[in-house]
Amino acid sequence: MSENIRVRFAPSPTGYLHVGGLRTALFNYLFARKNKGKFILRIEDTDRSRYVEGAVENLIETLKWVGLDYDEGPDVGGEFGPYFQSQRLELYHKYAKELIDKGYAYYAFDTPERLKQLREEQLKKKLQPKYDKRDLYLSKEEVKKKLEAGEPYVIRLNVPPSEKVIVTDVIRGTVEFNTDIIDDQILIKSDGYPTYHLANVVDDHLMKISHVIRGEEWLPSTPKHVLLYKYLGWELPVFAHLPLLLNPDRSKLSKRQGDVAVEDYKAKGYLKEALINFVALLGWNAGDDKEFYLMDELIEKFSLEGVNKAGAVFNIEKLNWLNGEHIRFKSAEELLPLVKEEYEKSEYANLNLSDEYLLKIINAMKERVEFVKDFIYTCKYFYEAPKEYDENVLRKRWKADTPEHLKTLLDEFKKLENPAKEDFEQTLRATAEKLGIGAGKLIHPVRLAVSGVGKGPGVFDLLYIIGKDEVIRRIETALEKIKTEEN
RNA sequence: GGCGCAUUCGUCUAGCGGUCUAGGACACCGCCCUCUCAAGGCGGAGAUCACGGGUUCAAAUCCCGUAUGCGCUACCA
Repeated sequence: MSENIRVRFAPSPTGYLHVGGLRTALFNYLFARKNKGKFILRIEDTDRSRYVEGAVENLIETLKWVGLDYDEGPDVGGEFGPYFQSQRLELYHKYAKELIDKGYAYYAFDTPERLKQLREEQLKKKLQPKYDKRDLYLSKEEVKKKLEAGEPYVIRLNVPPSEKVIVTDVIRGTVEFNTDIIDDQILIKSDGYPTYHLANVVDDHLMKISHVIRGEEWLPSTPKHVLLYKYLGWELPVFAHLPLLLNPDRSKLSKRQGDVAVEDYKAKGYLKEALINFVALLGWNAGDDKEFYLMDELIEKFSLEGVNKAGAVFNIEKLNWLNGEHIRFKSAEELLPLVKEEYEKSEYANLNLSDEYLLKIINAMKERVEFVKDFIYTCKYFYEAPKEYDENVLRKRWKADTPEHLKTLLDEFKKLENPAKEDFEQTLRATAEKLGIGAGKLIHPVRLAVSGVGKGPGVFDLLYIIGKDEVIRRIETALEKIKTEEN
């Protein structure tokens, strides 16, 4: 492996960062960090019709959010800039011209109509649709005349017939293509912008990219790139084509079948750690059974050799599990800012709850949540008194003698002063003993009365967190409400 | 249609010629723990390694073919 490892993530600013893009970016990032190389962000904005306002900012923001910091890029600069392809137009024209001079490319003046017609005819004859090289045979004078007349033109690659092009890929080995099936690819469009193929090759060379790590959808066009490198007299980078991310029905991951934008996952409450962890495991494995990874460990373990060849279905269930795992891995203090953010967006924001209170909730709920949001919506009883009582639990746990038992307990609770968790427990157990009943006969009704539901943290934690006064209030209202409902 | 890539439990995967009567994880089921729900622990079910031929003393692992899936086939990336 060469000493100067330089890789790049080169998205088009067409909207948001796709999870497939995230995976590609991540693998580039991991490879760079692992090998002490450079990770570069380059914006491939050569299709003006697909350009979306604000997409670049959005891309950068989400990349920052997940922690994929790049060494060179549009907003951080670098010695190989500019990092927007739209600002590098002269460069592409320079090399396109060089190719023309060498006979590897040529001007073409076809109208879109002719091209369309040509295609249809070829399709009808069941031929491979490709340009017929009509304008390759224009004389220099004719070309000059048309150019001077201001006729719209494109520049096409002059692909030679019946040659073999070998693509060497670290993940897939050697792939052979015959040039007969390769079209005379347009290099420069009639609007003066380059196509991906030219821009990509020129920039990768100029930016000294050592490894091209990108999605598998690029494999079929790699022979064109190889030709370009050859004609320009440039050294080939190492290619690595990553397996695709798939929908559950095994088609290429797309919207329609679930969320596809990284920002959607962020909005849904996924931790960046979980997303990174999950996406890293889609098509890569260290060769062992480890599944829980932090970024540093990924960097340490990553290698292109560990990348799979087959596409991977994006399995949301596993992401969910990993999200829970990462929540559990974090301390309550680390979780606090995340929970606060959710809390402040919630209907309970005006409660002015203290950090201490939130911390208690976090500790009580950490083992039972999958999302940060769950710290609020899965345990609303920490924020408000129950509005209703779960009927199934009611039926199962609220017996005829329950109100009486609860009243006794209530009296005991009222005597408590500044009770700790242990005080609640002691009191409840002692009361149960006094009444000659199992502690469960009190525990379950108390939980129901205080939380309205039959699940959650241990009751004594619950009571302690909610606090004596509120506990008493809630038990009293439960006694009232449930009695009246029974009658 | 053409070209290319891929194919191990439902899903993500381990496996790189003998240790595989194929291992782990998610999801599912059961048990334990227990005041509930989780978490955790233990166990279960789940893959004739797509199929068919070879090569070899020996193949999930190498080769060929078939099937299926997917990708590409644009003045999109």
